[in-house]
Amino acid sequence: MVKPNPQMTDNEWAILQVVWDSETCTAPDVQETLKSQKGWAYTTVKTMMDRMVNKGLLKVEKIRNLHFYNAAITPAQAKKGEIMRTLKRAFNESLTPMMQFLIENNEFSDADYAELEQLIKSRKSGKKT
Amino acid sequence: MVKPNPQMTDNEWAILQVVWDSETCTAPDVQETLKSQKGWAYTTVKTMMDRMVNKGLLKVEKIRNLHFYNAAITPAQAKKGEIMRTLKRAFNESLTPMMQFLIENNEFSDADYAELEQLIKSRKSGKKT
DNA sequence: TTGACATATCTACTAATGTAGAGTATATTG
DNA sequence: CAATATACTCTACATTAGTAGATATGTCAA
Repeated sequence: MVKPNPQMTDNEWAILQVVWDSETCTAPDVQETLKSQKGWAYTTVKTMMDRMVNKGLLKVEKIRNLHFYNAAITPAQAKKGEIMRTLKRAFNESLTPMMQFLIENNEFSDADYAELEQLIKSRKSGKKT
Repeated sequence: MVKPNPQMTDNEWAILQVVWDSETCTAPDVQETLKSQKGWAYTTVKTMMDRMVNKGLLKVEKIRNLHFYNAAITPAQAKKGEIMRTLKRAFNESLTPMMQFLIENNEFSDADYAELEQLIKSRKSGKKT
């Protein structure tokens, strides 16, 4: 499995994150939200958001002179895209090699393992096909 | 764990892959190797490789008029960097949420699970701390 | 030594991304 | 309505990545 690949930048991720959090928001909203974290000027945010509309990452709806933005992709799609890129680049497109790498390089802590085993145990339930 | 982050492009990955495969190679070598796959002109490859030297992805050594390149990062570092990016962007910087996402979205096939369980079982051996 | 060939240097142009000022339109409110 | 605040539009400049032609230079064989 694993498919999508909207290929985006760190900044686009930051903006999408805000938009997902407050579905339907304006550029000023986003700028305000990210002000302390990013310190971007309003026009910077607006420019990026408009470019993201072109790239199909956001959708915009104009009401009077206001522009309301919504995410055009779901968080799940975006996450999948990220994982997909990593798999494609570094792990021959499949999950097992990545898991192997993580385990062999001791990236999982004991706590991680505990949770992982838990997760594996409680799967199956939602299996389709 | 998980740390490095050499942030690179798909093309840089492609080149690194070749360099890893034949440690110490020249730009013409790389161009030749990727010819069918990428169809890049020699100068394109050379330009990219030189830029990669600046970015600290490759190292170069001049002998007479020849330039020999070597990877400046290991495959493991690069892989870690990829995973790190994904975690940082989409999973709050930690592995468990990513695992959860993968499991909940049925990204693992039954075969993957089998291997995964196998891998988990055979770990412990190399655990440190 | 002189080509022919291999390799490297320089320069350049496009697209995308990062960043934002200046100016304009619109809305709000005294 | 006039002032003020708000939001949007246009334009622009820097950097990086993608791509490569033209040119120079080093090397080796005849």
